[in-house]
Amino acid sequence: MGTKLPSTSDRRVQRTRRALREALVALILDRGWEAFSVQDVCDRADVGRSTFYTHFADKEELLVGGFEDLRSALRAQLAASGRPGPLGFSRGLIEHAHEQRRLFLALFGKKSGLVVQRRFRDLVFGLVREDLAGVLAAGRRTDAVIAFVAGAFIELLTWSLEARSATAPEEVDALFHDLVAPVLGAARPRA
Amino acid sequence: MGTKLPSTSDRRVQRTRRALREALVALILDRGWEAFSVQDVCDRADVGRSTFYTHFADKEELLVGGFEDLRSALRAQLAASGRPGPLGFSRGLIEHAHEQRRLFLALFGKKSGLVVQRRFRDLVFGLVREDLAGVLAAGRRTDAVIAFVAGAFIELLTWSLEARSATAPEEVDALFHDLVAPVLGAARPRA
DNA sequence: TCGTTAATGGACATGATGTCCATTATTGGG
DNA sequence: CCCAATAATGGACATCATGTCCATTAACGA
Repeated sequence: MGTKLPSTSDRRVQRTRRALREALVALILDRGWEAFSVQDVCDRADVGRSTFYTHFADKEELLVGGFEDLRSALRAQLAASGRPGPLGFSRGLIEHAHEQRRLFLALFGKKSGLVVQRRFRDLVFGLVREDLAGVLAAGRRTDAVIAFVAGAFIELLTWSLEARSATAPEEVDALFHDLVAPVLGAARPRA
Repeated sequence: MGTKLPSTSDRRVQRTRRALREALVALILDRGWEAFSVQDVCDRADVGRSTFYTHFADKEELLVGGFEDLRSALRAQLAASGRPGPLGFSRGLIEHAHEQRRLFLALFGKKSGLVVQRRFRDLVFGLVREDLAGVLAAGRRTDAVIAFVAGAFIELLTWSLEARSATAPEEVDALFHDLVAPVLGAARPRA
C-alpha cells in the first residue's frame, strides 16, 4: 500500500496524474484494457513506474476517477436539462457513449476487462435506481425491476454502439423508452 | 501453440481432463476466477503443469467445455419439456443457476473474471435470439430487442441469485415473463 | 531562499506464463 | 501378451509483470 498519498494541490502531482490518465485512455483505445501493463502506461505518460505506485495501486484505480467524473457530469447535465419523467439519464448517457464511441467499444469489446464493465454496470444501476425510486413505490420486486431495466439498458446501449446498427442516439433513446414503458406499467403494483 | 492435441479416446486423456475440470470448479468455488493460477489447477488436479498445456492453452479454454455442456443440456431439456411459447429456455436456465447457486455467484461476484461473464452472455444471447426468431418477424430492431431482453434476463437472474432476494426459480421465471411480455408486444411491428 | 515534498530509476524479490525436453508410464491394437 | 505409440511427468529456461524500497535529484511554494 502507498505509504502517503501526494497532496493534490502540487503542480507536479497534477501533471503526473493528467499524464497518466491520458496515457491510459490512449492505451485503452489502441490495445484494449487487458493488453497493456502499468509499465506501458508509465512509458506512454513518460512517468517513472515507481511514481505510478505512489499515486495508484492499480490500473483499475487509475480508471476509477474517470468514471466518477462521468457520473457527476451526467447528473449535472440531467439537472440542467430539467427533463421530467423516469429514466431521464438515458439520453445523456447514450449521447456521451456515442460521442466516445471508440472508447466505449474498446471498453466493452473483446479486449475489454472485467473492472471496466463492472464499474459501468454499477453506474447504470445507480442511475436506474434513483430514477425509478418514485415510480415503483413498493414491494420486494423493486430491485428485480431495477436489475431488469438496467440490464436491458446496458445491452441496448452496447448494441447501439456496434457498427451494424447505425442508429442515432435519439433513436436509441426513443427505442429504450418505447420498450421499457410497458415494463414499468407491468411492474407497477397491480392497481 | 500445442503441437498436437492428445487423442480423445485414450483413458489417460480422459482422466487428466476430468481431473482438471473438477479442480477448476473447486478453485472457482473457493477463490473466484481470478485468484488462482494454472499451477494451482494442476496442483489440485494432481497433474503436471506441462501436461496442462498439452491440453489447453488457458484457464479459459478449460472453462469453455463446461459452458458448451450447459448449452446442450438446456437445449435437450427444453426439447424434452415441450413447453411452447417464446423464451422457454428461461425456466431451465434459472433452475440450473439456482441449483448451482454457489458456483454462479462465484462466477458473477466480485471475484469473477471477464471471460466467464462474456461466455455466459453469449449463451443467453444465443438462446434469446433463437426463441425470438419467430416472434419478431421483421426489422432492424430485432437485434435491439434481443439485446434488450437478453440484458434484462441476465441481470434479473443475477439479482435472483443474490442472498437478499430469496426467490424461487419459478417465481423468478414468472417475473421475467411478466416483465418481458409487454416488451414483446411493444416490439412487434406496429400492426 | 530554503525546507519540504514529489519524481526518478534502478535494484530486488516474487510469482506466473509458456516452451522444451529427456525420461517414465500407460495404453490399446495386432 | 507384447510392443510400438503416445501421454504424463517434472524440471529447466526465458520472459515478463508486479509491488516495494531507497538514495538521489529536481521542482515547488511559502
